[in-house]
Amino acid sequence: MRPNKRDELVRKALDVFYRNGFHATGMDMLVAETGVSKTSMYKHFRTKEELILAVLRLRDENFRHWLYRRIEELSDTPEGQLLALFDALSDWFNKPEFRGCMFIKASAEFQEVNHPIHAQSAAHKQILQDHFAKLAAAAGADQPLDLARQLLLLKEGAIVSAAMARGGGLAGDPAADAKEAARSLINLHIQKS
Amino acid sequence: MRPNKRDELVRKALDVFYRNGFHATGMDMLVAETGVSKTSMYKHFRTKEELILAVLRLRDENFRHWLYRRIEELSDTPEGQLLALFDALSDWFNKPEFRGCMFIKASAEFQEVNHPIHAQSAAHKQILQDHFAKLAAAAGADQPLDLARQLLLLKEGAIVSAAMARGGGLAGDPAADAKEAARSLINLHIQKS
DNA sequence: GGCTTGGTGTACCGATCTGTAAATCTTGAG
DNA sequence: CTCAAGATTTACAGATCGGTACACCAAGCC
Repeated sequence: MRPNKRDELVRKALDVFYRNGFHATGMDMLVAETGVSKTSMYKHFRTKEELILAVLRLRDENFRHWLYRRIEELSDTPEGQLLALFDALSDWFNKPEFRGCMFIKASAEFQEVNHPIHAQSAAHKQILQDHFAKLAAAAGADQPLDLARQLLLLKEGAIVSAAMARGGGLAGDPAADAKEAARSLINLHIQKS
Repeated sequence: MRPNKRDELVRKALDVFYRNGFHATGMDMLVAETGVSKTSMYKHFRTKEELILAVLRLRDENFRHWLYRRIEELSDTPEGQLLALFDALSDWFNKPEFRGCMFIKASAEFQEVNHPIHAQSAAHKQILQDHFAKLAAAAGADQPLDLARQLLLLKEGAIVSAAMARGGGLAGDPAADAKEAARSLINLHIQKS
């Protein structure tokens, strides 16, 4: 039961859950995909819910760190980074494995507000909001929190639209649309010197 | 097998699916909630998927007609109606039975692009986009389709955020935030005479 | 009455669900 | 080597999954 074994199980389970959904993925499928046996799986995770929570923790880390690094690569000013969020989203949407936001899907499948999976998904969004509020403040926005919330609405909307239009649906490019809207909102909220 | 019986089954199934999710709701639960027997259920709907598609058709009708009527109640100008979209959303979010957007959840649980349920969910969003593009054109927007897409990004984002923050989460009021952003975008896209 | 016809309910199918008991294998200490 | 301790496997339990075979029953026609 060395800890890296557990981490490896979480990594592989993340892929399967992300592709297949949570309720639609049985422990048997996870066991088959990870190569480990069912009893071992249940030694590492007492229940399926515990495994899902571990997967969401890993996803939160991976996604936030990827996003933060990406927007810092794309711009070195707070204002530019706020806008670069939507370029990062565009990169993500164009990856072949893109299947929407894992936290939106998790909270959609576990809707009860008090359910740990729902709560953990909401926490991820809260952390992102705090981060972008800080960026907005550093960029000199008059109402940093309002701007951050508006930009995150655009982000969630773009993710949902991109996931639905996957495979070249009729709609346009959600990341580009969101970036255009974001540019307008940022210009309105940030006084230029 | 009179047709109103089928409609009644669809209505009741809609409630259960909306509260419980699609994969998490078994036919046994639907049979128990509707009072009808399993064989009768399968006489009306050959498979669970067919029932879900019927539910989504009803939801599309109900939701769009409710939304269109509501924004026409709230304003009698195209521009005002575009903004009233977010007041209508606010009404919806504050209903106790609000559980997010059924089509977002359906497409999240049935992710394959070619899956009928996914396709039908995407079609609903497309119809809404067309409707709001017409409103934007009537309001004199310079790029009606771009404005409609941006507003719908805000709408999807607000729905997802409201569903996650249900029960008074930490975040603010998604409908109000979206309305504020929408007002800015509308003003930028519509030249005042 | 007899008899068909079509909707209904009971009881069930094989598959799959989450989770577990007991047997087996691996490994490190002496 | 022996042997204990922990990790892993096989095999399975009880429930539930989507879906169905078949008996039943009421209504209309004769």
